[in-house]
Amino acid sequence: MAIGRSPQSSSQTPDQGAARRPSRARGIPEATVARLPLYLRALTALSERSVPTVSSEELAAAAGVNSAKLRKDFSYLGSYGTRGVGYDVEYLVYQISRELGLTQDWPVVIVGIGNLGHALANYGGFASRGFRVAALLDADPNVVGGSAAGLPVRHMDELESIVESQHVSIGVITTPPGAAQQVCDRLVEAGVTSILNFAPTVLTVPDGVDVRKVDLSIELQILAFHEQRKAGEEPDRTESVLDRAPGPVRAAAAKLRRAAGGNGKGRGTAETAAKDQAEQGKSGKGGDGDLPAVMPA
Amino acid sequence: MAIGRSPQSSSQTPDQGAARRPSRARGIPEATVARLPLYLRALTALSERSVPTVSSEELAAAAGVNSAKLRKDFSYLGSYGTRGVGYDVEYLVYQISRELGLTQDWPVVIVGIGNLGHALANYGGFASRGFRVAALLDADPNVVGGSAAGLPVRHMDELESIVESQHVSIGVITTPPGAAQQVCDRLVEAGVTSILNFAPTVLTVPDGVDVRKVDLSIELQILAFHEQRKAGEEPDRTESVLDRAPGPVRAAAAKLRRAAGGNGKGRGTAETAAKDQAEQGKSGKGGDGDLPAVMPA
DNA sequence: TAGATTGTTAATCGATTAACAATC
DNA sequence: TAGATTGTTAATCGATTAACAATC
Repeated sequence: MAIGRSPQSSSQTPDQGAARRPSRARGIPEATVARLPLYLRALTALSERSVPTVSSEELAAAAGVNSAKLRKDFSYLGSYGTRGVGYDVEYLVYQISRELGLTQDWPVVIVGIGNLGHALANYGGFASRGFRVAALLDADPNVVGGSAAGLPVRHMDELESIVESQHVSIGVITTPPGAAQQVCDRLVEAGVTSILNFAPTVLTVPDGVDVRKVDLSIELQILAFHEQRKAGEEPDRTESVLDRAPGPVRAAAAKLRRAAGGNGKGRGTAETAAKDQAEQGKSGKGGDGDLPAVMPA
Repeated sequence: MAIGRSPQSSSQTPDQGAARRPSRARGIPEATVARLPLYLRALTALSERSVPTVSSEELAAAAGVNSAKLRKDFSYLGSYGTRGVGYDVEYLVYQISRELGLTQDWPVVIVGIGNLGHALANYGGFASRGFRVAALLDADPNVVGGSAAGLPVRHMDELESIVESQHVSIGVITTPPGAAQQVCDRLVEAGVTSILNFAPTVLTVPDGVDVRKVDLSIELQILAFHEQRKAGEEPDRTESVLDRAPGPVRAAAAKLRRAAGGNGKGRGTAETAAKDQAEQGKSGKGGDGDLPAVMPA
């Protein structure tokens, strides 16, 4: 049975869709896995303040989620709480860390050492979570030989030997999009089985390789969508009857529009502070902060 | 009716959970909104190659999603295809751009100009999507006066005047976590209603303000979870009968473990290349690349 | 007309949530 | 014991997907 190639095993980012791989590994839902890091961060903060126990209500508030959801999430891990009392902070930190695989050492290579590669190399949240930067790699001779976060930037030629000798199983791609697939192929060939992709490209990988994607521009676009809704009902609405006309007519209309000037970009609407409290249903995301800075300010 | 404060209006990141705000704005599901940028990117790439039409099957492959899902997603926007033919690329680019609000200009401020702030300022994907960096702000006198991406770094003191005079409604926070809430408060007070948060903190905002969160460390943790599963059934399993013992006993056991050495960190398991093809269900995420590089390599 | 492909339906699946019995 | 809080159930909701009638 040949190793099939499939576009993207997993995914991430914005809301980033929802249910992916069943993650039957002991049956923990993917949505729960994605929240474990949030709980862990909140718990670590409590631990540092020497708080001994915490209730689901308190912890849920700190992590920005609903307490029923938190209890349900924890129930997949086991019965780690005490009725009438709550959860032992240290114990839960340990259990979640173990579940996430953070009680072991994960050497990571970062490929593409531009600003973002630098930012990631300096990101304190890595080391504190069991991740260790095994190497920084770049193809540009002007970058190779330099350093970031105290580590030397090495040439792409060393990729295979580093991955193999250091047993690297996680690779981070921060190259331009044109280089990403090629870098990905080399990482996979060398033995990497998990990839965090910052390049705006869909990566194709063999079965058994996980890809997660972070796309900065997508996040902003999703914000823009909601922002647009706040500022009145689409004030720059350019729609015309043509938009509902039969295909060929519409297509011609679209071409006319484009020929007439870009993609209809207009001023306006950033009438900021549209303070209408859109009664959008809330729902938490995010975690509580104990991690080192993303980067020095 | 006072403006209530609620933790995080929206969210993002890992898989980042799933259904959030109903986004009843014309009834487009949040999961669909999150995929529109992916389709847009794939379509833009086709447009640049002057491809006139595309079928749902082709476009879905390029965007890394299932074609039924894509057609369902498009059905929320309207009937923009032609049966037996497919979709007109230019027309669809226009419609999705309009739906996302990208046919207007969105001035953005970036607060916290470290490596990540620099990376974002240089991120080409912004300008090409209707986003314009109105200002770069930092609190550090050593950073203020410098420049990034050809723009001067200005002092935090100017935040309010810039937001107001330039009608900025979107703010990006790339500060250390300790400063994030304070920066967020000032942005909101000045009139910003959408925030993209890179600091590992849960931000509290009033109703009507959207927050999306990108957490680099969370992505890696989710990868580690799956990576751990690949390398055999939890090889460094430290669990003992104590883990199922009653609360107080377990708590004591946890403390013993911690006292005995960190959080149980162990070597091993990065037995890389665990080439078992875990038969995980696939599901696409990510988009096709036409965006400028995340950063220069 | 015949072939192709959309748009929609309906079934399925997974995630969220309130509520409450179990139990500390 | 009384109060508190977990862990689980069951209902609800939203997202995914295959299948196919509509229609170009």
